[in-house]
Amino acid sequence: MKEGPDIARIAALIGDPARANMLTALMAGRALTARELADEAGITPQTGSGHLGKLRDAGLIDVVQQGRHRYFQLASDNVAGALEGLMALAESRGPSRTRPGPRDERLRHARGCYKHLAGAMGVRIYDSLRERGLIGAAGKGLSVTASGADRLADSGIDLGVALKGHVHCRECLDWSERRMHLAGPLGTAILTHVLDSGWALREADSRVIRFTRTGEAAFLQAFPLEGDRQPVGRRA
Amino acid sequence: MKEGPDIARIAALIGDPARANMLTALMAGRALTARELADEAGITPQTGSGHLGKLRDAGLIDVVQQGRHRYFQLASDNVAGALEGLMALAESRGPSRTRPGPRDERLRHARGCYKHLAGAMGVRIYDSLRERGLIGAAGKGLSVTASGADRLADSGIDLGVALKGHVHCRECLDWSERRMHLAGPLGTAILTHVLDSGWALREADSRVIRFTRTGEAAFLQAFPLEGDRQPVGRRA
DNA sequence: CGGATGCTTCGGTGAGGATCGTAGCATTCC
DNA sequence: GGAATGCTACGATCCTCACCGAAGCATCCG
Repeated sequence: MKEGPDIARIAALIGDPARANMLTALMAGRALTARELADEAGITPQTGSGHLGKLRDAGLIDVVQQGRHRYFQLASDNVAGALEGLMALAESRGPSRTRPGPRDERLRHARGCYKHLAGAMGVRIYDSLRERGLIGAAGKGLSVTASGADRLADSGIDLGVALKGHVHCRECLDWSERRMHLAGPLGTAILTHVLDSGWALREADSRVIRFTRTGEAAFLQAFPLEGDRQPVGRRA
Repeated sequence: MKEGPDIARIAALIGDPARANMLTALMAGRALTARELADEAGITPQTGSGHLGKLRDAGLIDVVQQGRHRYFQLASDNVAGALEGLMALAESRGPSRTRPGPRDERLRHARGCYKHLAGAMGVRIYDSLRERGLIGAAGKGLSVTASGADRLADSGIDLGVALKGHVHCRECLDWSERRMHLAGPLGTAILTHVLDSGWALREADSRVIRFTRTGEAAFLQAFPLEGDRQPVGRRA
């Protein structure tokens, strides 16, 4: 009867409110210290330390010691994926405690999800690349196609690391869009490019990623969609 | 600090081993009685009833009263999606308690995920439809394209219900393939077609969906991929 | 070298919840 | 109608685990 992986252990770990708040905070993609995470969860550092230890033992988060600080971050895309899946479910059940406000709108538009981009803009990347055939199914997993590698490199995206492994891209369910967005090495590379180009920047203490006016225009042009009314980019 | 939906409540619900086993059993797509689910979880019917009540209150499962039996099933694709996300994570952490055996191999090949098909064959559907442009991004969500509706109808797939809503398809992270497979009304319609055509049948007490020899051939031809070596179907 | 900061370990307390036995209600079978 | 089956409600027990205070180690600063 016991088929499939041990889901209960992981879910129980995420099921504690304090730990859930910590993990949610880490979804922004930045590494945070033990104290910051404890504050985020509304508990004392002692209690927080215990929680972080359990999360680390389970392999959900990674630790980087730096001087007297210890920085924590999510361990992988899989963790982010599972959290987004739970968010999608929780969002659909009951209107939740937080009614949608202006802050919420911005979260839905663009936010960090571990190391890649999520929200409407994140989904757009995935759709655009897929629609234009720059990424496609290749054996087990999604990969950048030959023409895709050229086009992306032309756009100034550093594919060096992204093309190392066998699987260049992962998919990750987006809780606000209920659609897929791009994760994996390529997703990381693109978010890096977006930030480095000054198209957008991370907001402090939030998952919100704020696009500048010109940055958003450049982004929309770099990742065009068939459905775009105004012909910003040529179609594939 | 409290941004995003209440993830902890849901995760805590899934976090109990008994409830996790119940939900895992329901992932096969069939509706089960209270007793069957209690047996699956290894607890008494009384305890099981309590668990089922909580899952129902939270909106994770639906109940259908039929005579003196009460049949339970997953409430929506969102639930299946969240569970698969957790499975993908649990699978990647630690080799899990169950080492991959022959049964496991068959699970990875084709299995039920709520009302749609998962595993290698499930992913293939998604990739094939996407590659051939039969489904595509349309506003918020994935929709069947005009040509897609024709081609699918020609294949004998009943699109009646699937085309009712605004969003015809959903995506769902596949824990074994680490890729996306097709969920939503279209996913349901396709699995129905696969079973009705006799291409495959559900195994008892398992999520495994077993393809017949001829059924699998027909399936592969109905959902061709660019990467197919032997030209089973014409390419789009 | 003190003193301060960041984090962890240990012990004790308390609450939430999983479990089952008993009992009660609805449905089906004989 | 009476007995058996399927499920749920209630009450008591027990145990896990989150929580914090106190103490112990590391690191950085002056």
